[in-house]
Amino acid sequence: MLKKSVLMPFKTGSHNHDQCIDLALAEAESACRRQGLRFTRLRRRVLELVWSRHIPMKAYDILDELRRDGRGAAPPTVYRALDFLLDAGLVHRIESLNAYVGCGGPGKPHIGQFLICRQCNAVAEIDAPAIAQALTQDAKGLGFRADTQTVEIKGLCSECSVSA
Amino acid sequence: MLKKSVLMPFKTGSHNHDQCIDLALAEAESACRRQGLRFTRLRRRVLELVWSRHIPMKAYDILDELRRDGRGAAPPTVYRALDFLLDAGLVHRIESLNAYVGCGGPGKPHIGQFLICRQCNAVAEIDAPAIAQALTQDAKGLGFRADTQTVEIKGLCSECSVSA
DNA sequence: CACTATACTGTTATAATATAACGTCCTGGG
DNA sequence: CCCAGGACGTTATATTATAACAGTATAGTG
Repeated sequence: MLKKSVLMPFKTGSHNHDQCIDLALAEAESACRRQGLRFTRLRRRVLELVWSRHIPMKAYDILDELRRDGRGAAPPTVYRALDFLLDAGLVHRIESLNAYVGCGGPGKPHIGQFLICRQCNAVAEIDAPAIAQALTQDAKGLGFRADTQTVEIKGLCSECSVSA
Repeated sequence: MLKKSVLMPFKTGSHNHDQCIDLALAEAESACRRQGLRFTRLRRRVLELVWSRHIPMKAYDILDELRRDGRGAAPPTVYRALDFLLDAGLVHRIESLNAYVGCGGPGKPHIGQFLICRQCNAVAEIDAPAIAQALTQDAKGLGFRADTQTVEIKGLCSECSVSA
């Protein structure tokens, strides 16, 4: 079995989160430059909001924040920015929550798997290529040509396991 | 690697679909009897509609059909029936589509994985315990206690692969 | 520098998905 | 029969997402 890597560990405890955000924004900046994409003020701000905590953010929560910024903002404002960030590989959508998280490994192509804590909502992103390949292979056995995978696991993170 | 089983194969071609539905309803009937659950007229009808084709059905499409039946029906009517069927293990929700499919193996406890054709929307359900276990195990390595998994794979089924 | 094509954003309206809250009715167990 | 709980009807509303079109900014070109 190939080793899995952890693209984004749980970060429920205290850590220098400003640093997380700064790093994510800097990586996004350079990823966009490399790909010739326009990392505008709005997109940057939306990404910053997605990264504001290590939990999935809802589109309308982001919208509320934008409005608090004093910016004229309506649903399309945030959905368009999110679509851009998704296409650019800078955020992931959590289908089972209708919410968005920052990508733990922008630039490095990967098929992420997500662990989501029911209690505190914290999310971790792992990259287990062996699992992704096994799924693709099983699908192939049925004549199915897989192109994308959604893998989301719910449960309790270690911190919440203790207190539960 | 453990062998995967196919709980519900693709059925895009012609087959005796009435038989599919009858079987599903009969299995549901007996599963409910075994568990002391009430398989009412409404719940039976909703399950029949979920099974009406081998593609995921949307809640509001089911609602439209119920209304066509002449029944007084509003969103809670269908969502309550779907919640019952989900709890009873008779249908699955496809998170990435906000839609519902009949369960291919009611009674047998399993963690399903879904293959969804982008072209024709057909769905297959497989049960690959090795994959489910590998995910649970990887999660455990991060101190995460997994309880549910959402695994949905999009791509092209064999029929659509040919014509694409 | 002006021009223009294109991408980005603002704005209004509306579609699609889902739940809250409360009342009535039905059904099974005492 | 009675009644307790579950199932269903009904109205209203919350949540999530997109369509359509107008105005603005920006990069590339001449």
